[in-house]
Amino acid sequence: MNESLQTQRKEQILDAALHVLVQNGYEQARMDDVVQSSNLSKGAIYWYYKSKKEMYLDLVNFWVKRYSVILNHIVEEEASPSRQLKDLFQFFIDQYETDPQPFAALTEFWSMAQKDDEFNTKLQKVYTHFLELIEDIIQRGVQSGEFKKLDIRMTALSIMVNIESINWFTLFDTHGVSVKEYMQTITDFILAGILKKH
Amino acid sequence: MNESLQTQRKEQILDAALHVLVQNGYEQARMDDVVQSSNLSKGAIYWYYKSKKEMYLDLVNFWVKRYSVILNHIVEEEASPSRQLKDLFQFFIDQYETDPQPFAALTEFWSMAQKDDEFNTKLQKVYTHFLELIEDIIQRGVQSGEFKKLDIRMTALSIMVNIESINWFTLFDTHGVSVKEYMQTITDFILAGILKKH
DNA sequence: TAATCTAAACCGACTGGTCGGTCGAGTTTA
DNA sequence: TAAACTCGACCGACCAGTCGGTTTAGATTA
Repeated sequence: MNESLQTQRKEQILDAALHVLVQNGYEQARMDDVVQSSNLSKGAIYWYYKSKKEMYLDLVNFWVKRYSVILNHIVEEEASPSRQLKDLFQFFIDQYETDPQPFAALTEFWSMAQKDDEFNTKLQKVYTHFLELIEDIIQRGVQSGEFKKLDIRMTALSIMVNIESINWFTLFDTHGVSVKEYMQTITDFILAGILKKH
Repeated sequence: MNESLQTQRKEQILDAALHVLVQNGYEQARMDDVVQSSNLSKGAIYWYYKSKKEMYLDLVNFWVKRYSVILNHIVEEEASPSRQLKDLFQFFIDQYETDPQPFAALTEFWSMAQKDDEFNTKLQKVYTHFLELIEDIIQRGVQSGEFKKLDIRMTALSIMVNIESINWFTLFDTHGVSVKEYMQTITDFILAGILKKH
């Protein structure tokens, strides 16, 4: 009935699920931990999700939706391709600084994608869409003459991989290099490589 | 006693362990699967390793040792820093084409490093050492004037991350882009960015 | 407007299958 | 002859998912 209660409850569950996932990994993520962390009961969680896997697949959805809104907004605005690329990087820097948890979860999602077809298919779609979004920007940059004549697919792939590599910072000590300065350096470096000089 | 038998047996076990790890991930890697895949018995495996975890920690050692030999050789040879960087990239391309399994295992090792302190410490050391190796190359390139004046740590980190990103190709469809062409493009791109122009 | 009803939402003790690891009694190998 | 195994039964901890029961909020009735 109450639509917003359902949404709120699911968010409550997925919040806990993310937390547990980052700390313990998928296989060691105990439903009882999610129960505890969500302040709900086992029955409540199984009321909303029919299985652990379904819950975690929905966690992917949740974050994809959340990010898509802003990503699409960046592409659709009127700024120059180079500006859009900068905004893209800046968005991820901001997100990381606000809450690095989703980035820490990436490792687990990749691991899941390796073993499980459903997770693989889901993430494949996410990344394909993300790639197309970056390709669009590059494409327009090349056409407008702002960028060099690049292999669009390759360039987009490289940019995506470099953005995703932000997750490195959740895993290991990077000897004093902060995400912010690292990502900003990378941004400049990539832009220097693809902008046409005159 | 027989040193080489022990080494051979461990290799036999670790071979199977890697195989099972890539297919199922650490938590779902069944000791019984390793038994099957190694053509040994459970008793034999527990004769060499006291636990599953110890076995997989040794799997890291095994590959680190194997790679270290060649990596150190690249740094110690007399070639120019830019040549050394190229060799470094080429080495990983070759390794991937010979056998991508160890790269597929990276995802799992990262996942393990996130949850488990022992794995984290071990991998942290590996990557610190790798970073220092790259830093050495950059350092010499800057000093000889071959490279621009770069932030050495940052550049090395970026190079390492880009090399490790080879593992992306074990996870997702990259829309027709092959590891070889991707890595070669990245190599050229990075070199173009750090070489001094005249 | 209080009493009654109903279904969605929620609770938590319990279970059944799984899997690292053990063990003991034997067999092969160098 | 001791180290290096094999074989297979076994155990005990562990945990996803179940299920019978309870609460809650809003609609219906009287």
